[in-house]
Amino acid sequence: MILSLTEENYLKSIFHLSDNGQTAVNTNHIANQLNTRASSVTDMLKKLADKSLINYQPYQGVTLTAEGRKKAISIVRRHRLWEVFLVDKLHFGWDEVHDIAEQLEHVQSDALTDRLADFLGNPVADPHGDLIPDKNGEFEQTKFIPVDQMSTGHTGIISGVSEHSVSFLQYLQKHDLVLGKHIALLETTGFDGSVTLLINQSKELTISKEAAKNILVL
Amino acid sequence: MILSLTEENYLKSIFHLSDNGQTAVNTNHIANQLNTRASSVTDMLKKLADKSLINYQPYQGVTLTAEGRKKAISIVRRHRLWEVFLVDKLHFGWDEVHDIAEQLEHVQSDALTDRLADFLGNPVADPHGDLIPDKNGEFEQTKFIPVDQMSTGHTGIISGVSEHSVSFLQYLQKHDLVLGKHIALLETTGFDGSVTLLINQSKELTISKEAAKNILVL
DNA sequence: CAATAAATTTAGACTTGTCTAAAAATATAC
DNA sequence: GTATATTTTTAGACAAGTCTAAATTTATTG
Ligand SMILES: [Mn+2]
Ligand SMILES: [Mn+2]
Ligand SMILES: [Mn+2]
Ligand SMILES: [Mn+2]
Repeated sequence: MILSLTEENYLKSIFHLSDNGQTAVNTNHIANQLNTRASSVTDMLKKLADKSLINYQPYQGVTLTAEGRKKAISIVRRHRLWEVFLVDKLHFGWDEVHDIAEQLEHVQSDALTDRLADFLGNPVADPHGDLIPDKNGEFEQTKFIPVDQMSTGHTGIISGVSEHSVSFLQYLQKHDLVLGKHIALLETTGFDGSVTLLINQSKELTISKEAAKNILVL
Repeated sequence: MILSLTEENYLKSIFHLSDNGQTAVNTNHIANQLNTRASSVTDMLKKLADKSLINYQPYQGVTLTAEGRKKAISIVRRHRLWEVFLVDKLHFGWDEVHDIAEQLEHVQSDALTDRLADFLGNPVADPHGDLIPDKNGEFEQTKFIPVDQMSTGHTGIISGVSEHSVSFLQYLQKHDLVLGKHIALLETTGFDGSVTLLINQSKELTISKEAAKNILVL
């Protein structure tokens, strides 16, 4: 079944808001994420339910069906593959690629997606450390730890971010907190939760708890 | 001004049907090309005229304005660059790329287009020999000759096709009549206009006048 | 558990792009 | 040059997706 661009965006939104399809998602959350109104969401939920892509009981929120989840994952796969392309091949910055990938993700061609993945070397993560599902929709199993949950003295490799705003990405870039960097947690301030890091065994930097929470290490 | 996917397709259609924007285009021609109805076309022509993208006088056909032509050319540029990407980088066949490029051409980002062009080495022609306008909308000046207009004994390099159907492209592929091949015209049959070619100084092949008309040499 | 608050759905309208059928304009033919 | 055929436009309707405002359901709270 072929989906409209709008239907694809709703499915992707539900997928992300439900933490990969586990929990039920509210109408208002979807409206908020898609910058639309609750009434518009209700209308679309009915359509998606008619197509058996979501489980929808009025007033009870929605979950994805197996079919809906499959569709959502394939959109996520396309989005992240294109982000890799934009950064690795076209040399865009990691803060510049999301909006373009939002458009590219809607190009519907399995042959294109698969060849693109091959061309990029079948990457398992995008430029922000987000995992790229494989052709069968499977994510590699990993356990990222947010920096604010690291213990003093422990070390890790920056492997992802859980906040994707342009301003946050530019902030990280400026302080050299990019994917692949080695960090050691020197100290956590009890007062405000800010943490002091040693980056690549050389540079010290103190960041807020808020920032630490959104940097993921392995 | 940002255009909808549909508006982009109408502009592109008018551009192609008017031989790059020179002559006036009829309502019915557009309807035919876009697989829609004349009445739908009339509606859209009014909208495009309101936006100063076309010159439209009821019953008199349309031409592109300078602005409309600029938009159309930028869509053509994106289409052909993506076709190069699909063939050169993702190894699709020249008969497989058009439909995917029809989708990719609508991704709107000048930065993307320019970086893609750089990545591909700023090609001047797509996999079918169609010229790719540069960033400023200029086409390289060339004078293709259709094979049916070559004189006996003359030679040329296959540089383009003027018919893009999948079946014709596959026919050419099968007989090794692809871009870059050297051909010599051995003989033209007066009877039906079919021509006998020598391909790459080695293989002889007779093709119909219809086929010859759609193969372009330099 | 009754009263209020919050979330969700319904009702009705609007935009974009499309269609069929009918009317109007233009082109062609005798 | 009038009749006929073709092309184009108008009129009215429809589907997708959205919105505001009102009604309804669920949640909270004293
Ligand atoms: Mn993204
Ligand atoms: Mn990403
Ligand atoms: Mn093409
Ligand atoms: Mn082409």
